[in-house]
Amino acid sequence: MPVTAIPRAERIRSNSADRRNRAKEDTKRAILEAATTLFEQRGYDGFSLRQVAEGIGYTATTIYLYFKDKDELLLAVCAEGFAGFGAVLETASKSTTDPRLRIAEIGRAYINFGLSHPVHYRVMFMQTPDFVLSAANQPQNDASSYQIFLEAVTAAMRAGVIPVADPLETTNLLWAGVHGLVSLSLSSRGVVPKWDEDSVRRMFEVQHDLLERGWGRT
Amino acid sequence: MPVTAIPRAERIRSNSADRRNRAKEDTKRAILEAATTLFEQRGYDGFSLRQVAEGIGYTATTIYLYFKDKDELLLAVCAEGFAGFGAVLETASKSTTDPRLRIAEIGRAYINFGLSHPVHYRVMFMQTPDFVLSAANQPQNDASSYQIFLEAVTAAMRAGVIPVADPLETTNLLWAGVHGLVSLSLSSRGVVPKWDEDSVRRMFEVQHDLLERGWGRT
DNA sequence: TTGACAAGATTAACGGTGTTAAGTAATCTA
DNA sequence: TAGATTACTTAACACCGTTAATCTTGTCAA
Repeated sequence: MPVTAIPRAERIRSNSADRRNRAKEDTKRAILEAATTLFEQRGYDGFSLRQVAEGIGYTATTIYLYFKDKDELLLAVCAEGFAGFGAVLETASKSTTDPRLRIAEIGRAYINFGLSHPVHYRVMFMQTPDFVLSAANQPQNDASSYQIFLEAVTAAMRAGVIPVADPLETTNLLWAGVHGLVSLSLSSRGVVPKWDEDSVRRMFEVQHDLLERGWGRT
Repeated sequence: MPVTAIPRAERIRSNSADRRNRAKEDTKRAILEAATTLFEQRGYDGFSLRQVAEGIGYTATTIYLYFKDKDELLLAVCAEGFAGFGAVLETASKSTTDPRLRIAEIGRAYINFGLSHPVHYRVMFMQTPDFVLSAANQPQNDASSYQIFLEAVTAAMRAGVIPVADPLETTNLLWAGVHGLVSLSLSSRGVVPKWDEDSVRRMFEVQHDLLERGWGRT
């Protein structure tokens, strides 16, 4: 009885199991990509399971083998877009060690992301409450981006460049500032004047400058 | 031939025409009220023509005799809510002659309206771009509330209490400030800390104070 | 090699949506 | 009283998300 006797059968079985798992992940991947494409093109409303499925030659019901329901699929799509969001904010946060400058950089990064990913941004922060909630409850998603904001604020407080106050409320205030600009721009662009990208960026600089002046100059 | 000869037939016809017109406006009114009720209770998503119709003993298709489509009905519902919005802002605007104080009062009124009419606010400023657009194109609706904002800003500039700049951009900036607070509160209340009503009001005061300090003290 | 089994995908169906077209019944006009 | 107009309904279409039952196919043990 050779030493390879036992592994033989096991290896075969394990290989085939692997192959099947890989195949399964592949189609899941395919669904996710088709969903992302459709979502980015047609937006939240024109996004249907039947169309996602048709885009990759499946039936709508097949999706239920890989995702619990429509929301979970949409959430997976957003999670991808959100990974990018967190990364962008973190990069901005690490781009400088100056606490004051860091806040400005995070704000600029936030604005940039929102303006260049309007569809994702809409669903994340504007559509239904459930999505912010679900996203926040998933690790490494929005929670982390809020965390980046929060850490920058507390660091700035420690450094004495912004007044000491409730860090959560100060973070929310900053968040509201950039979110107001981005979301109104997405809603009003083209129908209310001065909501184009350039204006928004300009307004952010003004807003940030006002805040810094309000906090007190060096 | 009495002098009333001619009016006789005309009066009957005119009366019956009047009655019909009145009846027609009544049912339109009824539809609108049923729609408003349903909309406020079930929100944007749980709002269907069939349910609106059933609520007043009609068929869904009847609604099409009074409104072009679902959007137009929803817009009419919002227009009602918006009349209140404009009125509230105008009252706030007229509550003082001090340009500086006026801006603060308008901001507070804005926050109050948003927090106490979450469903309307959502559709107006957060849901689909088309609604802000359509609403803005209707007279006496949102256009006027933006106008109130704008006039307060220009007045403040003339009075020298805020720096002279592009009035539209300055208005947008103020708008973004309050909208950021309101919309994030509506989206995040209960899932992210410090977004309850009291916190929002407190944050607005801080925000406004920061802006005033940034603009420069008297 | 064959037969059982399990997994992936499909078809059929349910109840819901907005919307259009055709039909009905009552009311007004002549 | 005959005809037109008006208010409304019924029937239908094309979607939607979702579930249950069915088919197909590849894998595994005997």
